[in-house]
Amino acid sequence: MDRSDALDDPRLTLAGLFFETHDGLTAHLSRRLEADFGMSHQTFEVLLRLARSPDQRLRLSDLAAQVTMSASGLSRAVDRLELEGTVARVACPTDRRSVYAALTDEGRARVDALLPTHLEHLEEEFTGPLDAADRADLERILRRLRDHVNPEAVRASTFADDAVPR
Amino acid sequence: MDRSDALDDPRLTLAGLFFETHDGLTAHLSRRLEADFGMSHQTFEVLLRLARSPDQRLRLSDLAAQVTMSASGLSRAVDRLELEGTVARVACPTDRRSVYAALTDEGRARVDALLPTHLEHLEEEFTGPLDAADRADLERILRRLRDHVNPEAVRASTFADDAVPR
DNA sequence: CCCTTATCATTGCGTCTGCAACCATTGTTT
DNA sequence: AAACAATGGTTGCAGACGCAATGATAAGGG
Repeated sequence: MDRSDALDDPRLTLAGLFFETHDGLTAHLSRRLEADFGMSHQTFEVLLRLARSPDQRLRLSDLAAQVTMSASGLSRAVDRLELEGTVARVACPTDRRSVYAALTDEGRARVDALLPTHLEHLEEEFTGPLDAADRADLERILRRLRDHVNPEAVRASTFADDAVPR
Repeated sequence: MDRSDALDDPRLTLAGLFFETHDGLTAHLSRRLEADFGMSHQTFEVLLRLARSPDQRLRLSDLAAQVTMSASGLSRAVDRLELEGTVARVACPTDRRSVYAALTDEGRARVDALLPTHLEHLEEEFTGPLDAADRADLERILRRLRDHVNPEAVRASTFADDAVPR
């Protein structure tokens, strides 16, 4: 309580809470994904995005934007998934610079197998302690924040969306 | 829209929104911290925690828990900070296994110098688009989630807290 | 049409991270 | 008090990431 009372700034508190929650959550989820399926959380996010995309495929650069990774990081991630057999690189017919990452049948099966367990984990670690009103508030606020920090994402979007707060 | 409509599960939507927001936010903040001060976001969190702790110091294991890092990761992070001169390792008098990480005067000066700019960034990227009610809702919800995923943190806590939603 | 600029993906390199193994110290059991 | 278990920290190792440089293709301007 000398100089720098800025340490108690409410914005800092809120941000700290946000990061702490995120880190705790991903720690739990990562451990469980790793233990149950030998898969990192990032990898899972990649597969999930592909599963939700039209024709189960996405250009590498778009995928990178959606999961907030660098182009190089994603390229290597796709390398690993390709070795695993869950994703295949497919040439883009209209632009020879671009490459699609496409979910294979095995990849899709993998996601389908993972999902129920993952949803249980989410329920336990994340949505469990929140009632319906909390979840609605959180969704509304996160949408606003997401649109602000990542306006690009709106186009291909998290998905369906337009699920307006109502 | 075949099998696996689980892809549209609202829990998954909410989690996706949460991670996307987090990643976007840290991407922005990291870039700015790196550009303005040559410091990673993790490193900044470490210094911040120390600055807020009694006597500006914390045992390595407690610090690791607070910033959600492994013991090894944190040990090396402290190595780097020690080289930089912002943190010093101090032997714990009551338990010879433990080591304190203590903020040096230079470290404290560094934090004081960083903070105003960082708060501006937070305002721009994070709290800006939220009105007072949103911020209150978000804080309430995050506290509940944080306590759920990281119950340990409550003791030494993010800090002051008891700032009840009111 | 050619030349310049921008975009997409990949690779070399350095850095950060976690896991597991390890050593030192503390607490506990008998 | 001796043996055993638990805790705190550090280090070897390998995995994953981002940045910058590179090569290929596409788009625009004169």
